Amino acid sequence: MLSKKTKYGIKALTYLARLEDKTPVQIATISKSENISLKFLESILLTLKKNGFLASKKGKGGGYYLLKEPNEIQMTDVMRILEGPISMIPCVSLNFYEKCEDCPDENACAVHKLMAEVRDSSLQIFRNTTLADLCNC
Amino acid sequence: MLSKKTKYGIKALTYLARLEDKTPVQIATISKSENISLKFLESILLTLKKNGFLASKKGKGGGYYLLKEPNEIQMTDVMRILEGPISMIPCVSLNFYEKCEDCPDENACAVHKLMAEVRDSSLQIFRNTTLADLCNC
DNA sequence: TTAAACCCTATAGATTTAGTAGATTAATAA
DNA sequence: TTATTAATCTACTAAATCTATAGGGTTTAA
Repeated sequence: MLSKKTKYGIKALTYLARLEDKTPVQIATISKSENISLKFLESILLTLKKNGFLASKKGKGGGYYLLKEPNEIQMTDVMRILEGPISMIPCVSLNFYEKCEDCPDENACAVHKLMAEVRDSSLQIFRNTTLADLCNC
Repeated sequence: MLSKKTKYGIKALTYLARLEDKTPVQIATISKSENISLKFLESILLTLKKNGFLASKKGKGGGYYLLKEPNEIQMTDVMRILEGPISMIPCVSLNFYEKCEDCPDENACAVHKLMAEVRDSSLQIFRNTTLADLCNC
């Protein structure tokens, strides 16, 4: 299951990407527009900021704004930061690899084989989709 | 993330599918061979039985055995029963559809669009993969 | 009598999804 | 310059749910 964190994060990013100008937008504005719990959104935007997607301005007239161009933001990166591994199982993960304790031989493992295929196809979609692609719905 | 339930379920199914004859296999045998907690495996095999993949024989000399041929067991069915929806989000699920409360228009939703693509590609893999395909690793 | 599946319940731990309270920073009005 | 206000930031807490087992008793068949 996709976490609400990721869902809300993507929604917030597309909200910002759809705007004409790049003046800061308050958390509360996005929160109301997208029906997202304000404090939860706050923490999500913070992690997006820490990972270089967004920047913020404090104080009166402050808010968040996109740092990169929408077509430069790949979904692989967004997913990995908000959701974690693309793979459904650590033993096929490229960025978060971990060996299964119970599995003596990965090459003989049916689950490994199946999940590697799923990872490949998901990865291809996330790589070929940018924030810009998601904006024109 | 793939649950251990699904992982163990698939491993147990492949274990049975790889056998020459169809004599019942005890839970404990599979449990030891695949390093799966016995009681957990018990409940997994039970749900696989209730859903028509396995049959069991009680008492001495009893155990579990495959009901269908491995090439008749699609991964879509196994995944839906053990893991639940193929989709990462209910609003794109074919079998477990649910509307998002926060989302006024699915067609304008970036998350919906992205996750629909992911579902399609995953579904294609699970449909085209049977238990027989996973056995020859 | 024994060995196996079956059934029911409980539970520790992790994760998710927030909520609460206050600190910090910056623009603006007095 | 000072006070006020509006915004982000930080830290702690908490409820709810899910996961992965463990335990113990029941039923069935060789």
